[in-house]
Formats: sequence, structure tokens, C-alpha cells
Amino acid sequence: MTNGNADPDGGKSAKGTLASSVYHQLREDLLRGALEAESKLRVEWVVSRYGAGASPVREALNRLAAEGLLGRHDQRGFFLMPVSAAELEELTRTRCWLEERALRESIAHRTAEWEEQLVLALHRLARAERRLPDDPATNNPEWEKLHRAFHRTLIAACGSHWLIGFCDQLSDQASRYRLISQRGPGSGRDDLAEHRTIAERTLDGDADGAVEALLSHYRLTAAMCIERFNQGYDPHAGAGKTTRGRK
Amino acid sequence: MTNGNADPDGGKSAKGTLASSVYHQLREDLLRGALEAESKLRVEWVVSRYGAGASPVREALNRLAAEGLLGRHDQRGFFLMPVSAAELEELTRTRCWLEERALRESIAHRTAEWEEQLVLALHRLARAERRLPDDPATNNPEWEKLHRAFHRTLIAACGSHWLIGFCDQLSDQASRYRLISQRGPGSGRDDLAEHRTIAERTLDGDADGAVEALLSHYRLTAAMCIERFNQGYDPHAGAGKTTRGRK
DNA sequence: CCTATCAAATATTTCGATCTATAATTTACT
DNA sequence: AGTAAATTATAGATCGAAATATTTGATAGG
Repeated sequence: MTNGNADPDGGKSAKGTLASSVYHQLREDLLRGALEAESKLRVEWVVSRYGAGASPVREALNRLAAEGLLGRHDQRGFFLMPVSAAELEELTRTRCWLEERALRESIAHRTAEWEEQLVLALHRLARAERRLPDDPATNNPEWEKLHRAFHRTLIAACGSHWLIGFCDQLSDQASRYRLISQRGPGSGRDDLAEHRTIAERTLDGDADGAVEALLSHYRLTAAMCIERFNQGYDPHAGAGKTTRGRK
Repeated sequence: MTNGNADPDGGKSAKGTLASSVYHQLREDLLRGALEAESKLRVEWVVSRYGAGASPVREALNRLAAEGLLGRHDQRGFFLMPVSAAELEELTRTRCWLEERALRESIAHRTAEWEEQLVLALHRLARAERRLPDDPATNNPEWEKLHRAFHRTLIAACGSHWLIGFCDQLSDQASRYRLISQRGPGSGRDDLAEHRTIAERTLDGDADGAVEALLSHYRLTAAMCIERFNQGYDPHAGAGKTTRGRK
């Protein structure tokens, strides 16, 4: 792990290496659930899609695999990690354990500055539209970013960059599930109210209440994903060809 | 991170790729605290030491960096992660949080088979010598392996491979600190008794007692490392040249 | 004497080609 | 036909060299 984590050089692919650029782009696509066609991810395909040589691509793939977003078999290349209801369940359970601890610590060590950041994060999230009018079937990437930022801020004061990194990693995995299964019409869920409750209780220093709200939030999300899983849906949705066109 | 973790292909470098071989060897050396001379780790140096081309070496370095064992700056190469008392403190704190949860879950979901594995792991650890007679200044690698295995077994029944992976990662980091600072004469500490206590309470289903013993064990170890840190010791100990021979 | 600028040297990153292992297909044999 | 061995095709892994970026060292100017 990363670092347990994600983004050693800042986020942009601005001035970085080609390897980092491919890493960021591919990572985005993975979280967005844009791939997932078949499980194999051929180097050559990535090369032609992101315009880089084999070496940088390979480095990017190695990083993603170490992070758990891809799998790897020596001599047999890389593949997209499969998704399953069981895995999502385990993931959610783990996430609840870690985030509970992180939130409690954050609340215990809260500072005025952190509280302000939290207020800001909530405000920004409230302003964003979850779904854009022009494409009501997909989540608004901007909302996704702010949502991510909100949850990250919640635990930012926990005092452990390791724990934050682990939570990020689980959050990435959860994103993948959420965005894969949430394609289609939105649910009637009132996200904003949930986030507001979490933030309010946190700011009140009500650790038990905040934790309860946060875990319910995660569990509900997971339950909805599993729901859709079981309702059967086409797991093959994005791009990403696997074998050459069959003859 | 890894998978949250460490060892996607099993451990041996037997039949794997060159990249994996370098990965495993270098990883071993990092955990053993064998490097640490200077912070920079030049690709060319690794290439000549482990006998592989730049591409596989680079892949290995990328994996290790994603895992948090190395750092990386785009265009400026890789470096050994620095060590500090503050970092060790944070690491230990995080480790206690995660291992407590993992141990409690393990105990809650224990099975006969798991209990047997734990008994075995303890037995093997008891049999091994911590320091070999021929080199009393360094830990016995075999003991290290069994020690690692014991702690891993403790939490193996927690029901989350994510959590296990995170604990492994923290355990790796802790190893590094322990083996860097533990060079020199052993302390009069009775390790075996500590491990036995942890195991007994665990097998008794005494979660609170087991957790208490486990956390004390970790905290004591960390305290001893920090002790040696402050007593000043030469951080430059292993191999690993950094700049060309100065003229 | 200190600081800024430019040039040489050193490292890192990337590409293109080659080599090797695995997967697919055909052929041979029972 | 059915299975096993051999062959061909495909994708992954590695090497060696070329292209970039950075650090070092020297020099000129304030």
C-alpha cells in the first residue's frame, strides 16, 4: 500500500512523468467504473489508449496493482479486480471499523480550523448537483469530488496519516462499486440530509451520534449497491476490449 | 496500497518475473534495515546490486513506493523513507487501533482450526532462538519470520483481508524500525512470556485481556526503539552508497 | 564575499526492439 | 472421435540506448 494511498505527487499530471500521468488517468477511469468490460487489461491496450510507451504504462499498472485496484499474475499480466456482493460486504465492514475510529479521534482532537474546513466541505457539497440535467444517468464528477472531500475532511484530524491513507483506499474501492452499480436512475435518497446530520453531530462533539450517522450512511449505500447487484444488471458496461474481436 | 498489501504472488521469487524477484529481495533488505545509508536510492545502484535491467527494477521500486516502503518524487527518483521518533509514535498508535479491532473480531469469530494454528505458531516461536550464537548483534531471520507469523495468525480470523493487509503493512513498517534500532546487544526483555500471555488470553476468549497484552507488547517495543533513537546511534549502518565516491 | 547564470555531468525516464512464456490451433496417434 | 503432443500466434517481460530533467561546478557580476 500504498503509502496506503493514492496520490504521492499532488494530483495533477501537470509536470510529472508519463507514468504518473497514465496512473492518474487510468485510476480515474477505474474509479469511475468506466472500464470493467472483461477482466483482463492488456498492456498494449492501455498503451494505445493513453498514448505512452510500455515502460511507463507498466509502472502505472504496478502502482495500481499494489494499491489493490488491479490484480496481477506474473507472466500473465494485469486484470481488473472482480466485484462481488461478498467483497462489497467485507469492504463495508472494514470501512466502518476504520472510519469509526478515525472519526472518534478526529472529534477528540478537533480544532477550530478543522471545524471550519468541515463546514466548508459541507457547504460545497450542498451546492453541487448530484446528477447533471444533461445526463441524468451518471453521477456528476464534480459532486463525486466534493463528496470525497467531505468524507476525507471528516477524518482529517484523526492524527494518523496511515489511517487516513487506509480510509482513502477503502473509499476508492467503495467508489468503484458505487459508480458501477449506480448507473441508471437515481434513488429517492436524501443524501444531503445524511451528510448534514453527520456534520452537525460532529461539530457538536457528539461522537456516538456522529459515528452512528456515518456508519448508517455507509451501510445504506452498500445495501443499495448490493440490491442492484442482485437485481441483475449488466456488469459489462464501459469500454475496455479484452480479446481481439472474435472471428 | 496495496491490495493493501504486500505479496501478491506468494513469496518466492521462484518462477516469477525479474521485477518480482527484485521486489522481494529489496523488500527483504528494507525490512531487515540493511540499507538506510542515505536517503536516495538510485536506480542504477539497484540495477547493479540485484542484477536486472532498469525496467524490472523500476517496476519493483514503484510497487515498494506504493506500499510506503519507499518514497518517490517524479523526475527525481526514489528514496528510502526517513525514520523518526514521531513517525514511529504515530505508526504504533495506528497499529494499536487496527490490531485491537482485528484481534477482537478474530476472537469473536474464532474456530477450532484457527485456535490450533495459533497454538502451533506460538510453539514454533518458542522453539526458535531470537539471536543466533554466532552473531549476537543481529536478530535471527528465522525468528523474525516466526514472530511475524505469530502476529499474523492472531488476527487471521478477523474476517477482513483488507484489515489483515493493513496490519501487515504497519507490521512491515514497525519491523523496519525495530531492526534498524535493535542492532546491538539484546535487552533483558522476556518476549516469549509476552507472546504466551497474548496467546493464552486469546485462546481463553478473554478479549479485553488479550488486547491489553497485545497493545502493551507493541507499546513496549516502540518505547524501546525510541529509547535507542534518543540515545543517539548511527543511522548510517547498512550498505547503499548514495553519491559517487566523494573526491 | 555573496549571489546569479551558464555549462558539464549525472540520473531519471522513455522508446523500440528482442526475448520468453503462455494461450490457441493444428496435427498426430490411439 | 478423443486426447495428447507439437506448432504457431499473441501478449508480457526485459534489455540497451536515446531523450529529458536535475544537480553540480565554475564563472562572472554586484
